[in-house]
Amino acid sequence: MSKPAAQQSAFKQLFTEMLTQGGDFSKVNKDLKRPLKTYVKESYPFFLVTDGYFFVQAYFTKEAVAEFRSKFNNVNITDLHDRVIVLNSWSLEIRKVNSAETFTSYGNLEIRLIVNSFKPNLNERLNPTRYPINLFRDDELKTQIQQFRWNAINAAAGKAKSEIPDLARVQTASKGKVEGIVKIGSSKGDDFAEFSFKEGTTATLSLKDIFVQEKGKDASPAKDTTAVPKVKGGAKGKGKAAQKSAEKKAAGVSKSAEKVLKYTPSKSVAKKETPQKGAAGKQSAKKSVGGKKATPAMPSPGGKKSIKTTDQMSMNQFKKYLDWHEAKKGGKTIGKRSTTGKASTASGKASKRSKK
Amino acid sequence: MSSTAPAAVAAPKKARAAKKATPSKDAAPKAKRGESQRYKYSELNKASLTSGEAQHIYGVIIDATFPYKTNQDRYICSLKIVDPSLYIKSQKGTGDSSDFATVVLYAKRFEDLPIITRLGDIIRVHRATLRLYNGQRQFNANIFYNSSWAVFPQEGAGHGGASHSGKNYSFEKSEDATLANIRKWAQGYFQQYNVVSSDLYVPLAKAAGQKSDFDVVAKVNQVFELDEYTNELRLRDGSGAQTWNVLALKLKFPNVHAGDVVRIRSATYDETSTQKKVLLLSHYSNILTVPANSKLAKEVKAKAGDEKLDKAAINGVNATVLTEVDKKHAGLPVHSLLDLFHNIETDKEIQSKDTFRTQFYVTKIESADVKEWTKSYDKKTKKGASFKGQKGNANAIYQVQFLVKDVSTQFNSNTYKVLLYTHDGLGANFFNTPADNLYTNDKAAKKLQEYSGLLTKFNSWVDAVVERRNGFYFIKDTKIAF
DNA sequence: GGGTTTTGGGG
Repeated sequence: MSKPAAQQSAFKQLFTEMLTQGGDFSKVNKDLKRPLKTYVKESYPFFLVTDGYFFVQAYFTKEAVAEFRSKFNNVNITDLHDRVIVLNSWSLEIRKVNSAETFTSYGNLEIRLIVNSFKPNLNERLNPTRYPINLFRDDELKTQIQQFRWNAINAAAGKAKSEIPDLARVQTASKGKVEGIVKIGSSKGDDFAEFSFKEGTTATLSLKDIFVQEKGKDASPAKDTTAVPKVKGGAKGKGKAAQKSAEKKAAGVSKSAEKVLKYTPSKSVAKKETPQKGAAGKQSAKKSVGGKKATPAMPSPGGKKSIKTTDQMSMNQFKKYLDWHEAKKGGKTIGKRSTTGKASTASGKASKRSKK
Repeated sequence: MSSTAPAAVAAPKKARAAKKATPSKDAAPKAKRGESQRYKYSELNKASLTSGEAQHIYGVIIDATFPYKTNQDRYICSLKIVDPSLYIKSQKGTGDSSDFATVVLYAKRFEDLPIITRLGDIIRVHRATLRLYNGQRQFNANIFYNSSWAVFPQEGAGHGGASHSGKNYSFEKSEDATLANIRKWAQGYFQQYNVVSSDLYVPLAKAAGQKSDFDVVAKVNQVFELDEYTNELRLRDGSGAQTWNVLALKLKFPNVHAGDVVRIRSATYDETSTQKKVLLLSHYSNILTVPANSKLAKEVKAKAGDEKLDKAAINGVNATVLTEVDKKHAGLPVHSLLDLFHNIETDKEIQSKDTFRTQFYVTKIESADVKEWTKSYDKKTKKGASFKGQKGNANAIYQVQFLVKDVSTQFNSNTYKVLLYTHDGLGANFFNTPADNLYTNDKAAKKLQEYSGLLTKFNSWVDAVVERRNGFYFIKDTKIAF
């Protein structure tokens, strides 16, 4: 009758299993925990990675950032948009959040992708995929989260004590009062909170802080998009433990299992040198060197608007500004940290994708 | 809630403080004093392709994107329009198909573009420039500069129901006839032609094979409230047995109703949905209602059919409504549990009513023992007695309590009592079997046991009419649909 | 222009 229908999206499969396993990452199938090769759809003010179908937010631990800084000193995390990164050590955890404020959540639950260790694949280009959409707006994932909530509510309701009003009672006038509100669970507030899963507590760096580290305090759109922390993500023992075990598991993996690629439709298996259509287009538009002077007409983004400060740029303009700025400087593939200012790369020639 | 003139075009959102409103430059062309007609409207197929002059047009809308953002300061709305001079093209072999002109409206703000909700509405554009684009006549209008638009509902007379860009809307006397004529033509056109020929959309049965986005024409069999922001539309077009799901934001598509035939401008097949069939929308996607009395709507409705409720399909994958409400309550407004149990404390409107339509799911049914769902009721003493150990079924009634919850109360820690007490006859047919001694009537007990199981499953929903009596809500005129 | 923003559940 019904076909197995394998899930093509690595994220959806992972997040779904996280839910069906009651929010316990240790119960998620080990085969799914290999390194993830992802495309960075956006790197600021939200760091969004995709698996070719969906985007989710990536949360970096300070260890992840520290390691990245030491190994890729010339690359800014917040400049990683449009690049490929490999998440070598990661885990998932569920957080109670306010979904009215966190768009990467649903039903006041967010499944976070915690990154403990990652690296950029600076010269890798992925083939075009469908336009990535928010996994938390997916019909089936929403349903899965509803089920997760339902399980908890159902359990609590089962334990709730309520009386069936007798037949005489319901025929007695009730001075305008409405009858029938039955509280379930023992939570203090009004919100239902009788969940059995253990909420994640892994501390991660806010992207804004990372941005400021890289660009300096007044670089411009230093927005703090950290999802209005209800409960500050304090580093707790449990979080560390989970983190460590995750690291251990991934430690021995040297063959860089390409989880995402496994799910890439055969026709569009990532080929290392094949430029992405869209990306190629963008590049050429930007690249078009007039061919006269050494540092000739590389049109500054923003065009006629003549932007002088970055203060009121839109994110889009800002991204272009950064790209253009880097290209003009030459060499640096991705923005260099403003603090550590040695723009090596002697050539000074108009940019090319630097080799890693 | 009245069903008078269908709101053809959603009223434009109130201008926000941010960007300056479009300069109102709809002051008519310098009309010579005494000249009665300042705008001359060109027929779509006769408008000049060479003059380069701005032209004014009227057209019947047969397709439109939702106004969408393309960059920091640009929004676009693209539409297809027809008129008596341009509506059909003969094709060898495949027969005739729709012909049309396209209109591309450019604006600085979302609010300056029209939101098209129905096929057949009329659009008027001032100061558009015509050119050939991909062999199509394309009218371009810079609303951010000096072009303007006005949209008139197909239903109705005069220009009273118009929505328009800018602040200097004008409507000349001579336009009464222009508008009336094109409306009349559209009326006949929609009744005699399909308007959107089959080359302009894809049958749902072929959706999975599409490589990129496509359009759909289908019947909305159900509008299910998935959450506070979202409706899940269930679509069928008769091309296959499947029912397709589309998530549609309530705010973006407030006028989609069950039974409607709609045209979806741009959807994609979702390869990642493995449990159910899903189509994805984009920010530029639009859902347009096809006039119910049109040839196309009638044909699609006839083909689509209804999906029958199948017990085996109550598996949690698709939210399923297990009940049906008596047709006499078709017009009864829906109220959430929040209204029924909380807002009623302060809302006079709700206080003044006692009968409501509402949807919920059941977290628990009491009594836990199905055999105790019925009692022998003594009218005099107003007491019910268990049938346990009793013979016969004297004065049997149902006395069942549902502890329920819904979308509006999904986050709180409450559950709400909704009663199925049939002592006064309310809800007597809910379970499709008369109240009886369930200690002796095994068949009925078994049936109720099955209902109990299905009602309390994840994603099982009850659509019911409830009446408030003495502060309690009682189910009535509702029954399980299988 | 048959399209891809952020307002990041109208855009």
